[in-house]
Amino acid sequence: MARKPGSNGEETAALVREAALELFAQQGYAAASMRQLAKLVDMRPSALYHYWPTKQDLLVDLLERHMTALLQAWAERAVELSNDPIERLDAFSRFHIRYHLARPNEVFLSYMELRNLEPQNFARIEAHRRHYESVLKDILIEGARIGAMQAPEPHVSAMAIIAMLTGVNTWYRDGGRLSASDVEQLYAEMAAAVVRVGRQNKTEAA
Amino acid sequence: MARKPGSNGEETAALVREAALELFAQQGYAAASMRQLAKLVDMRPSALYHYWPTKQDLLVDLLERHMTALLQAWAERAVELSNDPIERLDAFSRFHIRYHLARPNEVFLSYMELRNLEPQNFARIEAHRRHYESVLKDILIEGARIGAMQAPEPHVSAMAIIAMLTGVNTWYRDGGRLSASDVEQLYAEMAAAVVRVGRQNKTEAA
Amino acid sequence: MARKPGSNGEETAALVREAALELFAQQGYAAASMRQLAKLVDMRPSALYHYWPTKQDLLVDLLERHMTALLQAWAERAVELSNDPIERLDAFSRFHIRYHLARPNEVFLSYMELRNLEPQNFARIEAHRRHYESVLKDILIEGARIGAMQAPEPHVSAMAIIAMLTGVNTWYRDGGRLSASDVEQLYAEMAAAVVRVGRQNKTEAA
Amino acid sequence: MARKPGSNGEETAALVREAALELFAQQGYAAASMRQLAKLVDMRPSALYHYWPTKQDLLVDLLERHMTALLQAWAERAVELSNDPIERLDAFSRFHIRYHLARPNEVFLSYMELRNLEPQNFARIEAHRRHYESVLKDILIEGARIGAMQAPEPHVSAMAIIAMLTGVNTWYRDGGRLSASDVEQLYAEMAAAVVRVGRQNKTEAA
DNA sequence: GATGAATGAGTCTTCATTCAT
DNA sequence: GATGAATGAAGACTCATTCAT
Repeated sequence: MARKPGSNGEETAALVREAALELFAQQGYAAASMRQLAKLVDMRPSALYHYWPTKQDLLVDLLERHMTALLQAWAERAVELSNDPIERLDAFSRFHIRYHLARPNEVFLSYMELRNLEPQNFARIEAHRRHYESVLKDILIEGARIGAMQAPEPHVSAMAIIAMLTGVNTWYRDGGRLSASDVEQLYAEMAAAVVRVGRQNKTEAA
Repeated sequence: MARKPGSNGEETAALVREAALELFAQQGYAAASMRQLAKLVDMRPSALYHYWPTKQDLLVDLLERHMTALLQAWAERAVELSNDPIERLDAFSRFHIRYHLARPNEVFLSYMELRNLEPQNFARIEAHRRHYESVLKDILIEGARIGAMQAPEPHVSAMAIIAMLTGVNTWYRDGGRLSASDVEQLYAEMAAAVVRVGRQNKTEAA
Repeated sequence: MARKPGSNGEETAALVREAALELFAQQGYAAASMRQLAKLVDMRPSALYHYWPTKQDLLVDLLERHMTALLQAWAERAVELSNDPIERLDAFSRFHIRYHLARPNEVFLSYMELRNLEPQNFARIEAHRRHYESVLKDILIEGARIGAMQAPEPHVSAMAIIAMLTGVNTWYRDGGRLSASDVEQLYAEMAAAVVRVGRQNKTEAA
Repeated sequence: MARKPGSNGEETAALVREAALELFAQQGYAAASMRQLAKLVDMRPSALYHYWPTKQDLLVDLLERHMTALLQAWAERAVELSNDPIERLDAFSRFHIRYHLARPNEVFLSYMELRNLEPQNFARIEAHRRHYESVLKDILIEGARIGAMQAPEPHVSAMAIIAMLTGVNTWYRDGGRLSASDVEQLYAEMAAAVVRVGRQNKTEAA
């Protein structure tokens, strides 16, 4: 009982978050238990409740942080880009692949555990996701507007491209024949192809 | 106690399967309980165990049936087709979209609940899935061989296209602005575009 | 697991109710646990939930049964009585003392655990209690009307008499110097005295 | 960490006691938690342990203070009284009603939470209670001795009168039709009636 | 085929309490 | 005096499952 010497709240919370990401991604939020999680970080289950009042709050914390960081990371990347939608699409695809390959657990959770959120929590996370989708959609709209892309239904194209890109995590494993940057290149080309952007641009933008 | 008047094994099982698909899709396999399921079909939980020895067996039954039916349905469609990979890709895309839009629960389960399968069960379902993926992959390989498609990494392209097509279920809802066949058309075009097939073929194949 | 040979639902429930009365009366509803209760009746805690969906439902069951039985018992006694309020008051006092002394646990719960009831459950039990109080109040009103009793505030007198009578359970123990029927006699006289009924009637009515 | 500016031990303790009385009276000692209590006084739970080593000690503190104050208050009132048992009974009844109506929480706890006391603590509080009961009992014995009261079993009469008087708290609420002093008058008359003291004395003593 | 009674392991969560800071 | 971090035991309740009937 009582405080562990040298213990510090924020460090402990970060450790737990990391472990929870892994655990929830592997077993699913519903199937994972607070006991298992506590064991992973060598705490007692009750100690977890110092940091998050409920299991759901922990999940929300993970998802909220992921979505915020994702949007923030894109915002930082976006400022470096011109207004050319072809360049932006290429950058978006590569960014998405890279970000996803680096954070498979976060991504997995974000796509799989939405149904386990209570309505108000769902709404918050969903809003972030729509925001992210609109980034791509706006690129496609602009691309179509200036005649550089074919996207008769930009929303559909955006959803299709995002699904395609996100799918990389279902099969890619480090150490295989293809490197992460090979994969990035391939997906960036396919994404461009979906909206009928010719291939020459890819290599420059890489 | 004793048999319900008018009850029939296979009919009851089919009813339960339908309810289980819905329930597992909505709440997730881990979060759904046999009690909830029993209540949905107005039975007592213990009665379910006459049909499936465990909850997991029920899940496996659902997934196995879905995958078998999917492969069977494709097999039936495929015999009508020529060997032209462009025609086959178009047919595959349309088939996939149609099949998915008609069976959102089955599809959802097939992609979401694999991690909840015990290893041997996982292996069986996974084998079906790879078989299905290889259908598309073989089309792309042939398309590339005869120079009609660009798929430097056919496996990657196949995974990308399947992810893209399957993604339709995350956003499509009946009664929206786009009809199911509009969507089918759009996705078939995008799938072709991924491997740089020009657009003329689409309309004929529709 | 599974059914115990020869087990029967209603018998088991009755056993549990008995044990719960004892346990809740001794420790208080809030302080008593379902584990303790299960141990008392040699069941596993989960089995209790076959009979009552929650701990609160068990409490309500106990209180509801007690109040219903109390009112029923009085109704049966009342039919034997004349309309004379003096006779009725005497009968009521004796009935109350006897009933309370015979069921100390039920009575204790009924007076102590009302605050632990959720509002709707409280309302139901409270209605019974008011009904019972009104029995006495009506006697006093009639007694005052015909000039046989002094009860300027019949409600207050009724509450006072009931509190007085019910208090017997706080000190009476079997086997002491006074028998239950001594106590009944004493309390009946005191109750009569509260509304200034002279003593002569007591002995006859005993 | 460290002391809050302007904080003062005894003041804080008094605040906590007040909140604990309210909380324990409303929810019951067993059902109330140190966390709830801490929140009520805007402290952290651990801070409470500076004042009372355990939750039980806090309860004992409350009960002990109440009983001591009650006995002390009666002692102060008693010195003003003659030896006339009729006057003393009237004064006792009025004192009891007044004291109870003014401190419903304390009174409630004193009657309800005795069972939650550990044996030695129970013994201490119980001793006070018996002392208080003996005050009334002694009055009745004296009254019977000089022929001014009828109390064949003074202990029983004392218990009955105390139960009757204490019951006022179960129904009386400020702001109703009857004022506190109406109620005091009514109860003083009923208490006298229990031991067959005639009515004339009441008004003088008011 | 189906049910009601039961189990044992487990769920999330709260509890009173402790002690380094 | 007070806090934040932690504990271990226990809380009510649910789970998949079993088996006598």
